[in-house]
Amino acid sequence: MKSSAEPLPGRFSSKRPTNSELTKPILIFFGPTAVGKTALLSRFDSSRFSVINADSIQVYKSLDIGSAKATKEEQEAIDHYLIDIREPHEAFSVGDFITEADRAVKQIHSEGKIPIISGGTAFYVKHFLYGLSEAPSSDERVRALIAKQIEEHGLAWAHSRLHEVDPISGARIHPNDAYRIARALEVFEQSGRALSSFDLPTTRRFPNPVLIIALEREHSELQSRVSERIAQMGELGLVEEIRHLIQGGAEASWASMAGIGYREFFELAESGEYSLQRVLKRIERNTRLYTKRQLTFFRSFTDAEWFDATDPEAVIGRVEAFLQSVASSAHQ
RNA sequence: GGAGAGGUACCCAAGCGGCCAAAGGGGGCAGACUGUAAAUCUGUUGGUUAUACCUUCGAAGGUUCGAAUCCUUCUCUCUCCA
Repeated sequence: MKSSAEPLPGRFSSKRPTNSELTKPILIFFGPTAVGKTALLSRFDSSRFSVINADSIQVYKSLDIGSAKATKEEQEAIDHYLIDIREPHEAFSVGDFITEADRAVKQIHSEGKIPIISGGTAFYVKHFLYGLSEAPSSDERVRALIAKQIEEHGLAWAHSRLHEVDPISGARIHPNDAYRIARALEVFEQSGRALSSFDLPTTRRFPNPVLIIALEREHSELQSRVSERIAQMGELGLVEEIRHLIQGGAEASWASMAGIGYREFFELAESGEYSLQRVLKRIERNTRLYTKRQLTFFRSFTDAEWFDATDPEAVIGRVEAFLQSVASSAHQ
């Protein structure tokens, strides 16, 4: 667990940008599940580019099939960072992502290559770009305490308490949103300050030129690709994978086990309705709903450029043009 | 062939004379997103010239001031017995 005293990750933007930072571009590829990111990445030359995974589940070891991780071969074709960097029982947060991604970006740039941050976790991408507020990071102990209080007194009580200590968050956070109510109370508990008193940064944390490519695909086509992918998971041995994880002590409460493709096993086992067919069906549904949320979140990224995933040439062309302009403006 | 249960909006399902364009859930669509985000949460969901009107609860007819709700016939589905 990180303590709140630790310096904030990636706060190196207050200095004036150096010329070298301005010539070190960062690419971001965002796309919903199954849009075709992996296929697109295979078109990029490993001598010039490396990939940084921006997917909250693929950071975990042993979660390969359910998270639709790039295969061994795909990972060998081009360097991948931030894959398999945590054990399944460990926590991983946006803050961790920023720290790790910063390190990877630095490493890739030092090799004279260009980092491609690629993934579907919009929350990570957003905070990689803009950074986090200075609110304290989560503390397991405090979180458990708040959870216990909510269990005892009810959610309505928690929300009205939030209203007292932080009226702005109280108004902003819906009374049913247990997750956010808990976090806001947790911040108050730890810092004595309202969550809403911590400003969210609105400018980029770094001066490097960034190209944000958002990938989409015709709706029905994306849906059928999702179906296909889930069916494949069954064939590839998703059941074996989850069995190993459970034998290794995996519990539903682990962050990694909240991932689609894993949580469904726990849910259905608990309700006594388990069958592989049911699990796969539910995974498929949850994935579909997830792609919807991903797209919605990413639509709020006003500086993203949208491309159809069926046209990799267009993306490649745009990337080359972007790199060209970075290189030429550096010479001025 | 006999007995019974039932057909409700995209799906499941409640309603069983007026407060019903019809609960609830799912899905669809739209949205939010301040350190677990593949998480969590919200709105909306018959049509329109929209505080009103039109069409809708298997079909047709009937009773009633008034029907998804009662009656008759038809039709389809399911279960059990032959």
